[in-house]
Amino acid sequence: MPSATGTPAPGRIPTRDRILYASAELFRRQGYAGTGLKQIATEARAPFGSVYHFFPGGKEQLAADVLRTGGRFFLALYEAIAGAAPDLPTAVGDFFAGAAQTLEATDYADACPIATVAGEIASTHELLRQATADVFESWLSAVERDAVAAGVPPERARPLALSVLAVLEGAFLLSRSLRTTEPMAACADAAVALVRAALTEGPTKSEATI
Amino acid sequence: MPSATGTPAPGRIPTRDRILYASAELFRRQGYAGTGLKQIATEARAPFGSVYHFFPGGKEQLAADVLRTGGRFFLALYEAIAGAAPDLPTAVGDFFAGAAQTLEATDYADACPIATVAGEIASTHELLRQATADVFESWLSAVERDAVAAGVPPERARPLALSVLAVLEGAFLLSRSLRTTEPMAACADAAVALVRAALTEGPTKSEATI
DNA sequence: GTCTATAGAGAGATAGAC
DNA sequence: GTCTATCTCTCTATAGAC
Repeated sequence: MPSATGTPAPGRIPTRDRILYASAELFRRQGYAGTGLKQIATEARAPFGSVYHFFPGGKEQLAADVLRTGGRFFLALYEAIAGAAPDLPTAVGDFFAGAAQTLEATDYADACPIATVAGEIASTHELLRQATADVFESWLSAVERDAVAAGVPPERARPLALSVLAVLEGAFLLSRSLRTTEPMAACADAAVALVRAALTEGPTKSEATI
Repeated sequence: MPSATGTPAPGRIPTRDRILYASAELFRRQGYAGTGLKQIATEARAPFGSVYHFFPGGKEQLAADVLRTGGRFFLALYEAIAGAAPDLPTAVGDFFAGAAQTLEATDYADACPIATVAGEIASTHELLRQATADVFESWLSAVERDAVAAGVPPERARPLALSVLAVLEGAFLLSRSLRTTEPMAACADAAVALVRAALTEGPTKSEATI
């Protein structure tokens, strides 16, 4: 997960990537409308013109790329945690624990990479809404796949994935608003309980490893 | 719940209330930064100057009033549904069902009255962040109170309230992004299951009525 | 209280020198 | 590819006539 220390200095990382990184950080903290392209260029230590050089489609194209990039990053983070965990409940619990740590470490700024923008543009920017939907679906597929592999009945896997992701998103929002990890902690237990319930109600395989 | 038909015409409703109502509708759909005061005045059929007449503190004060008003409205909605339901699981299920209906009826525009703004301003506008925190706490208190009354062990009531609210908020976000009520339906079942689990693990009273 | 006009700042976007 | 200057538009906020 990205730290709160800011965007790397130029020279080491290509300009386009610095712009993407700075945009990701600003968009998820301040939202889409609340973040200006000039602020992005400044934060990325890039000349303003480079934004339109690398993203000719302007702010909307930049945001779409940011959403999909952030989505892949978060998915990889989940895969890494799930791959290291002995079973699905542990994986889910570990992911929530990591989320709580990141929230505290970034003063409740870095939560879900796409949620803030997703809520803001869902009814106004169809292109961006579609980007957030694609990202959410990619996450849901991963969890659903792991749930089935862990023994959750296939027809229960998607509702479970939807519920676990929803709890996570809600926990992010509440934790940021209340400025406590209390919601994240309570929701971690709830998410694990939901997974366990889905596993015990109909596990077909004995291998509890994902 | 407000319909999608728009703000009432002037003459019947005081200007200040029309501004509040129009602001609530626009803020929760487009966010705080994405909504302009001119758009609000137009939508409220009020002269632009009236916005500053009734809200001398400008956009931020207006938004704070909108958040608290919307919070009271949503709380009253919950109280009404909970009061009419025979028990807590039914109340929670009914509330989620109503949320799904409203989402469909408003083309996935009207969800939580404060969530969109809450995510956007949590790290940038402390006054508004505090307003959203107060509103969330008022909702949590209500659910916690009903949970204890229904027989949930007191120490488990707040985690339960946090989890149920988080599932609801996450379901709102996912449903708006995916443009389906599928997340809301799956989360309704999950929320009811969480309530049931909390009730069966330690009910002290036999009266399952809230 | 209602309404209009406008100031001043900042936005997104573009042109063009280097 | 980098960087600056600037265009046009919209925003919040204010002043002041009525």
